[in-house]
This record gives sequence, structure tokens and C-alpha cells, in this order.
Amino acid sequence: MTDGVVERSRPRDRILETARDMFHKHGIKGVGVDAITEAAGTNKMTLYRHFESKDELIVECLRANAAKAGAMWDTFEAEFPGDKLAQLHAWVRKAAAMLNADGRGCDMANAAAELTEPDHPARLVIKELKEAQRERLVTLCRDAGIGQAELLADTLSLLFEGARVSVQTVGAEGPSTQFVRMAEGLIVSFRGAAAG
Amino acid sequence: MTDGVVERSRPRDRILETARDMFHKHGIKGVGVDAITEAAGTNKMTLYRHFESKDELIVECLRANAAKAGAMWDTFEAEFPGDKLAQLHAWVRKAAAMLNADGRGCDMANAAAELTEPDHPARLVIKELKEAQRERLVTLCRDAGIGQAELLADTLSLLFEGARVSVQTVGAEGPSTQFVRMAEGLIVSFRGAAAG
DNA sequence: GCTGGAAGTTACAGACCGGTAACACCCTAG
DNA sequence: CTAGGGTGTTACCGGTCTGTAACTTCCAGC
Repeated sequence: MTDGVVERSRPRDRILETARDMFHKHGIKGVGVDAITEAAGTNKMTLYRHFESKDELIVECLRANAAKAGAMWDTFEAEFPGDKLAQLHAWVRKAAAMLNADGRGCDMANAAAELTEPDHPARLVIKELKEAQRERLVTLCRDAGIGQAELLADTLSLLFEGARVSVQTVGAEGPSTQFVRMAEGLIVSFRGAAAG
Repeated sequence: MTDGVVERSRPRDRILETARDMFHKHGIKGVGVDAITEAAGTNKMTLYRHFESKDELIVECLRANAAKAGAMWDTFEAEFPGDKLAQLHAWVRKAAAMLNADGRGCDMANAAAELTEPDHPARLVIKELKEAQRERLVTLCRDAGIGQAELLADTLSLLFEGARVSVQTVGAEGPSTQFVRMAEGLIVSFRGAAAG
């Protein structure tokens, strides 16, 4: 019952939630729609009444993931209202926590690795959502008073992304253990530099 | 004929080379053994005479990739004999070049994203090979006279890994464009720090 | 209680998957 | 020339995949 999620809610929600969970754990091509609907306590016909294809289901799952990630940013603002630097450090801590959460990397990155057709609908939303995330991090860095906000945001972002794949390949005891130290060091270093 | 590689050589070599190319382009689960053998100008029976299963073929492809990557390091030594710092900068340039080579990330990272079974044979060799690569970069940093060699090597490694997935998700015009600047800045910064 | 729509059930289509069996072929070593 | 191993060919197995059709069952709103 590892892939449970059979709470009584509307079938569409159950399918979406179950699919998110199973795609995350087993990969997109590693899960069939039959397995999803069975784990969601429903059946294939119901899935195809709510989603016109597996591809559309994939896209909806990615959007749901992004929505959840977006909510995370709001918790930073709620926790440290107005203090953008504290929010940036909260982001670092949250990122580190995600590294130890499980051995699976970013769902969008994994999806991009699996769905190689250049015009696959999922690729569009992956790019869109990743760019939105970057924009948020850049804004946070800028509002925290950091000079080269874009460069810091991109560096942190690449470090985090790299740490996630590192966890996936060599495990949580590899280079990713140093992520917090790297990130904090970068923030200090960028704060020290003259604002450009 | 994009997946050609039908030069006349021994079938096993053709299969291995073709499989490497197709796994890289289309992902592991996105390519069937029939497609591989057809592109390699042979047939399924011959494949199964040389590889006991698709999984073993995958493992051999990963090992072949690692061997090619290993040869890359030798070119650094050949190009800048004894000058470890120059070799480190050569690594940075080579890494940057790989970012622009194509939109696909690291084959091992992609394989790890696709093959989610925790005891899949490929996962063992991925971990083994990634750890070997890390060891080489650490050694290079150390021999270049850098104090915190492990930390620099891990940081560079995470940055590079992150840049590869960034290319795969948002494209080559995203944060990965700053990779060289980030890496060079880090090297300078670590060289400036007191040796520990 | 009736009705209408959502959800469940069963069966199926058509394609593809990894892997195997049986047999014909070719080409080189002796 | 001949023997034998590597290779090619065809057909097949059992399973899984996405997606659909036809039908039944359930349940909430009236």
C-alpha cells in the first residue's frame, strides 16, 4: 500500500494526486495508466473522462507540482515578513531538506530526461515553470539587496539542481552534503561584493 | 538516417555504439532493442548472443561512456603536462563545451532518473562511475594546490551537473550560460583562500 | 420515487515490448 | 574442399501499453 492515496475525494483529484506520487517514485514511463487508476481506487475509463490522454495527465501533474512549490515561497514570506534575506536563507534550508527527503530528483528534470520528443507538451510547461521559479529566486535575491542578483540566483539554482541529481546518482552521502555550506558561502560572498 | 552508425565493424561494437547514441538521444525506456539492432544494421538475435539482456546492454553502454569520459582526462594531461591548474581550467572549458553540444544532459543522470528500481544493476555502476569521476576532480584540485580541494571539486561538480539539467529543462540560454563565469570565479576564490 | 449524470465494469483493439526457437547462410580456418 | 562458428531471417511467446466501446450501477437533486 505504498502507493495508496485512496482517500474519499473526487476521482479526478485522487487520480491527479496518485499520478503525481507514482510518477515521482517510478518515473513517467515506468507507470501505466492502469496502475495509476488502480492505486487511486478507480478505473481507466474515469481517468480518460477527466484527462484526454496520459500526456495531458502528465502536464497537469507538473502544474500541480509547481503550484505546491509556489505555495512554499508564500510560507517564506509568512515566516519572515519583509525580511528578504531571511527568506533567502529559508530557501536554502528548505532546499537542503528536500535533498534528504528522498532519493528522487526534481520531477520536472526527471520528466525532461524521459520525454525526449522536442515538441512534447510537457516540455513547454517544464520550461515555463522553471523560468517562473528562476524569476522568483532572482527577485528574492534582488530584494535582499544583493548586487549581482541574477548571478547569485542562477548559481544557487544550478547548485541545487546539481545536488538533486547527485543524490539520485551517488546518494545523499555524496557531494550534496556540502550544499548548505556552498550556498551560505555564496550568499556571504555576494553580500560582501560591491552592489553593481 | 539520424541514428545511423552502420559502419562495417563487428556486430557487437556496432550494437554498443548505436545503443549509446540512441539511449542518449531518446532515453533508455524510449528505445527498444528492435530499434537498436535495426539502426545498427543487424538483428535482435545477434544482440542477445552478445548481451544477455537489455539491462546488461545498458550497463555496458554506461561503462563505455565512462571510458570515453576517462579518456578526456588524459587529453588534459597531454595538453598541459604537469600543469594541474591549467588542466582544471581545461576541464571547465570542456564542461562548458558539453553544455552547448546538445540539449541532453548526462547519460548517467538520465539513466538514474529512468531506472527507479533501487536494485537495478545500472544503479550500481552509475554510483561507482560517478564516484570515480569525483575522485579524479578532487585529485586534480588538490594537485593544483587548492586548499579545500574536496569542497571546490564538489562545488564545481554540482554546478556542472546542475547546468546540464538546466540545459535540458529551460535550454542553453538559461542559467547555464553563466557556468564558466561561476566556475572561474570559484577557482579564483578558492585559490585566494588560505590553504587548509 | 424518479431521473440524469457521474462513476464503475468488462471486454477489446492495435501496437509494442523483451526474449527465444528453429533454421538458413556465409565466410574463414584448417 | 570442408567443417564450424558467427551471423541473418522469420516466426513466435507472453506480457504490457494507451485508448475505446458498450453497458451497468450508484447517488444526489428534484
